[in-house]
Amino acid sequence: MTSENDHCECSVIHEDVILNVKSKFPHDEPIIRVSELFKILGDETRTRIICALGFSEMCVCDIAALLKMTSSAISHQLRILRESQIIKSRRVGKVVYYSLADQHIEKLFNIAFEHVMEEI
Amino acid sequence: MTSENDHCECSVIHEDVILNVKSKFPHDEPIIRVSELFKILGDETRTRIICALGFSEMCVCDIAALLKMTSSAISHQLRILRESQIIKSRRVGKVVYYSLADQHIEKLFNIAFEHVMEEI
DNA sequence: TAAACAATTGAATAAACGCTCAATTGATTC
DNA sequence: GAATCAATTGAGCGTTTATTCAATTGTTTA
Repeated sequence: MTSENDHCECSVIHEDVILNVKSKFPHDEPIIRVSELFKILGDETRTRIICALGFSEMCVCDIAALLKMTSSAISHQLRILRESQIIKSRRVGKVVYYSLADQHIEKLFNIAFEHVMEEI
Repeated sequence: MTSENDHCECSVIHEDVILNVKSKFPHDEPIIRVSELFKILGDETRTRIICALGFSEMCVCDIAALLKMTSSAISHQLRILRESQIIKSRRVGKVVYYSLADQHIEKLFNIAFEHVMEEI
């Protein structure tokens, strides 16, 4: 029993394929970061927030009114997006304005929208 | 009380901004599909599977051995990816080979990897 | 300095999710 | 046709997570 099938009850069928893919495979860190990025984008409320901020800088109340949700719920999601550096904020008096941190996310969204539009 | 703040305890601060964004905002269906797509990509195991299939067509046992997981766990994830039409399968005897369904997902992944690499 | 209000935070709850385990299906081969 | 093996499936379990609710912070203004 080799280390390859410690966790797999099957006999390895194509060892050459496995070795080939293993030699090209990314390290854990980028894999984990990419899946975490997608996980953060993979929520309806956060998707809507990012969409909205793609059109205009907005404060918490505006987003809450637009999405017909409480500002508490929105604020919780904004924190997650801010900590992932997907959005940034600036405070003017009592009001905090949010906007997209950079263009990468918009590019990602555009391709994702193209993809799902083809299916419709 | 207007329909806009039924669910928001704040008074609307920038009605012009809300109306502007609302006029450009996507319908529910594409939003839901995009967030579902990202949700599916946002899991470490599924990210690894997609990565692997980007390099080579592989059977369930091969993927299980590569990722050091049970073929049951892999099969469950493959079903989710197959139902989302992210991957496709072909059977040869007892063995089922999986591969990426199209290039969209790879493009999405490349941009995502670029994005996370900049942060490192 | 007290009231008002936008925003944030923490705890609690209910729903969603990934893996395990056991059983089953589908296909080959002896 | 019985045994074997890759793959699939369903139930169960523990974990994660999005929202709600109540309390608090930070800033303005009366």
